[in-house]
Amino acid sequence: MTTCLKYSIFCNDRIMRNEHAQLSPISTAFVLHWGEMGTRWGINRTVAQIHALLYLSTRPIPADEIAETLGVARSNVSNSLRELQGWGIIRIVHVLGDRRDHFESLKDVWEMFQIILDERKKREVDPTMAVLKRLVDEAKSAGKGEEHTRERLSAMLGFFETMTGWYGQIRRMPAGAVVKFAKMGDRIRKLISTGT
Amino acid sequence: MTTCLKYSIFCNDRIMRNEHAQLSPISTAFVLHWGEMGTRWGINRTVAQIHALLYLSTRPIPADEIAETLGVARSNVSNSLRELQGWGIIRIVHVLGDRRDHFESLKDVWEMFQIILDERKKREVDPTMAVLKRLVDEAKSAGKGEEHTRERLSAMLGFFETMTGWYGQIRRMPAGAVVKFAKMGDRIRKLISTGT
DNA sequence: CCTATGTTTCTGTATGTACAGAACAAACGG
DNA sequence: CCGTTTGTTCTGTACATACAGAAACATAGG
Repeated sequence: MTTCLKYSIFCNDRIMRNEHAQLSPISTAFVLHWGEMGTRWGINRTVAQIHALLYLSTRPIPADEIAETLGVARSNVSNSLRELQGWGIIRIVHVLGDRRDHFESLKDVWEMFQIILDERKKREVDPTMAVLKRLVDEAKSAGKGEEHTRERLSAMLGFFETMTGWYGQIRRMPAGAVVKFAKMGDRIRKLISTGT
Repeated sequence: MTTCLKYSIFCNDRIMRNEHAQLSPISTAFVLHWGEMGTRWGINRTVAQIHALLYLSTRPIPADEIAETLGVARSNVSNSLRELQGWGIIRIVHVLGDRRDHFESLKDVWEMFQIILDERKKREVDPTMAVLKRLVDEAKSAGKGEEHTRERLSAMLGFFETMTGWYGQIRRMPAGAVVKFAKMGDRIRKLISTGT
């Protein structure tokens, strides 16, 4: 596998391409599933696939290789990488003797999901709470005609406030503590049923 | 406002329509925002809007009135209502002297979100975990070539297992306990740092 | 059994987004 | 500097899905 081949005109040949960027069946299965999963949670399929690929990779990968491996356009990869960098779960690294940007994913699952949750909170939950606050205020001013609306929106707002407050508690715990906590449900329940 | 008007040819007139199905500005704002929010989390806009509408409503609403109010096709409403019933967060009720099905939403926010989380877990997280389990097994069989892949997938699976186990603990708590818990983060942290 | 009323299913259209490919820009090496 | 490699932006197309409207279907009353 020589470098000259890699950039030769034969790169367009599928067989040649596969020689350079083949995924194992297991990795392929994960990449595809992760892509599907992404779409169901409002994340672009290619973005999720790239993330999966980098997560499984033993080494940083340059953009063109990602494009080859996943069989998508180079431009698509470029945009998706920017998106992932925006989320903060992948980053650029450089490899000696290679001008190209290489990309690697965070490897710590807990850290990764914490970042994702933080981001989604910031982008979606916080604005929702802001809207709810505003509407509750407006409903108060509007008086009796909006009394019921105010009550419903307050309930919703209260829910979000509790949930985000709670999430705030958890995300300040060290990662190990969360795991511990998950294993001692009964004692927690007891504490709560007696405590203030 | 007579019944004959409601089903008269004037129903097509926007002014007439509004007379029957007008939302307050506050309610409108919430319905629209909820619709946007839905799309970001992989839920159809109309579905989310209908849910918002029913959540704010003081009374059960028939499908055709929903269609009027939101300005969408009757068929669209029909499909969206089926979807929402599939989720289990709205139900059909009947009103005396009216043959039509009326729909009402769950009003308890906690119950509502618990149902939504349960459903999404069942539909998306559980299948993901099944896939991960299978792939981890396959990677074990595959031996050394897939050692790294196995390790990554195991980490991911472990994360999901902890999270779902944890969610299982929480969702068995009475609703009030969760709120309580959110307010006593420090004591919980202490417990965890000393406990088993 | 026919009609009025209501609901679901079917079919084509529209809309938004993802995506490929090309054009462009910048960085680098010779 | 000039050609080549690498990365980004732009433009049109394709695709998936949402949606409207119509037709078909169901049901209850008369």
